Amino acid sequence: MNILIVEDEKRLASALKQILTEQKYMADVVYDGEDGLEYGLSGIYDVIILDVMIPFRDGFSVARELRKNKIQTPILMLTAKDTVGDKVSGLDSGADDYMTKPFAPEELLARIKALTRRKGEVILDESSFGDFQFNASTGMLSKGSKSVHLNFKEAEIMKLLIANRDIIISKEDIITKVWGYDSDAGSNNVEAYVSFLRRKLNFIQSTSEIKAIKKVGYRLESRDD
Amino acid sequence: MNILIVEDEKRLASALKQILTEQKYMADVVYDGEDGLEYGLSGIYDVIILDVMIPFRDGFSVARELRKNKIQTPILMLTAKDTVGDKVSGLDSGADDYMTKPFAPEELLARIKALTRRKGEVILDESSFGDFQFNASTGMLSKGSKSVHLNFKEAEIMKLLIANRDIIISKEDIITKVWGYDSDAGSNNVEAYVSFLRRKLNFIQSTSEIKAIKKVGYRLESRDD
DNA sequence: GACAAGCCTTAAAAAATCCATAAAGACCAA
DNA sequence: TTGGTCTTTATGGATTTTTTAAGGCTTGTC
Repeated sequence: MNILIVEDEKRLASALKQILTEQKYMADVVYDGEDGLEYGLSGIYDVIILDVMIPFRDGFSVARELRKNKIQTPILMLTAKDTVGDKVSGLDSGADDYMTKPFAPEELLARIKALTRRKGEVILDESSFGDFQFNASTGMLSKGSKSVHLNFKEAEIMKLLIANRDIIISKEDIITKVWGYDSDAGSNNVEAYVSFLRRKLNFIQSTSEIKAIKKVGYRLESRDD
Repeated sequence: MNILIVEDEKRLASALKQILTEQKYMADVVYDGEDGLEYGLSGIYDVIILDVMIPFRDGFSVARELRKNKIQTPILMLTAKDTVGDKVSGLDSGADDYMTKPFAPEELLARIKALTRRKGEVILDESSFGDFQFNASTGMLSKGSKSVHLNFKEAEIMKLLIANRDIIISKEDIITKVWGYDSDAGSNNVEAYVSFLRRKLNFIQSTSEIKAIKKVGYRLESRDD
């Protein structure tokens, strides 16, 4: 899966690239609209992430030009928080989806997944670990007849823990993935949420546990050693 | 079911095609009036979606010419919002229905369904969920002897909720499907309608409820736990 | 044992989200 | 135009989520 990133803010661009390559996407980065258009016209990409405010040629223009040239690659448009009107212009100019900065990596990945999902394909976001199940789309954590609802951030963290199964995930990772690349959440935020999750795992009487590894991070473990 | 789309705005044309193919319709697209006429004359289509403002030969003319050649295929005419007078000309020229741009996908599908419904054919767009029934064609929501009428938007939202049964549907989704892809309706609009629906569900004494999942969306649930 | 560092839990404050309702506006038919 | 219905917008309050902060616990070191 090839993704083109058109973003002039170096810091954000490289963060994006990192998020994507971590998920095994191939990502190319260009820093202005002219290059974005040229690369996009090649037609080799599966998704184009396109910032609106970029040098030489803005994102709307790039999108329009691509569509004019019959390039149907899904476009995910990035814009600053407050420019709500951009949404309309964005979709009008041919973008398929639209995301305001700043955003959490998880959201980015979800949107890319949605854009590349074939129509009609049904996805069940149900996973199980150890002795419990977690349904990511409803946020329900359950074991047997017991179940609890996880709120948004709890669910995000649980997803990460399950996705990373028996490997250790650092607090830093959790922060950047759940709170976003430029959030100012600290390690205590993660600790608090881990605590909430433990209480809920406990409530459903799961024997699995979120283990802390000092100075390294957390790991979800099932107790069948 | 074969549908012909005659629309020169590439983006809209492909959006239309996508909406239709998602519903298992076969859709062909042509980009001007000449082609539209030629394809339409083949008589193989069950519906023709015809934009008024298209190159070479406008929609009215295409419609008239088709009718002159005894082609009875139902025609759904598309025109821009403000040209209200077109409605008359459209129906005069032989169109069967008429829709202003922009429109919500749900509306398009409803109109096509209406056009392809054979006269006298009785359709029961009746669905039930939990302890109540909803008749999508009359907009009647009922349980036992109690019933209320749902107005257009209430009905659209109810349809979505029922169609999505126990899965969560996001406000964004509801907005794009009910208000249209470039509307500027906000989450408050959805909230207001959900509130209306709850009141009506309550009025007919249904025990089903529309549950909100914070930061995620809504889900219709029947209370039989 | 005393200390420090990192982690845990909890309560409470702050913020975000959702709710119901009212009021204003738009639309349509008579 | 007027009255009625449908839709949008605004508001304050209720609820839930998220953040913050403080003190306690555990582990490792001296």
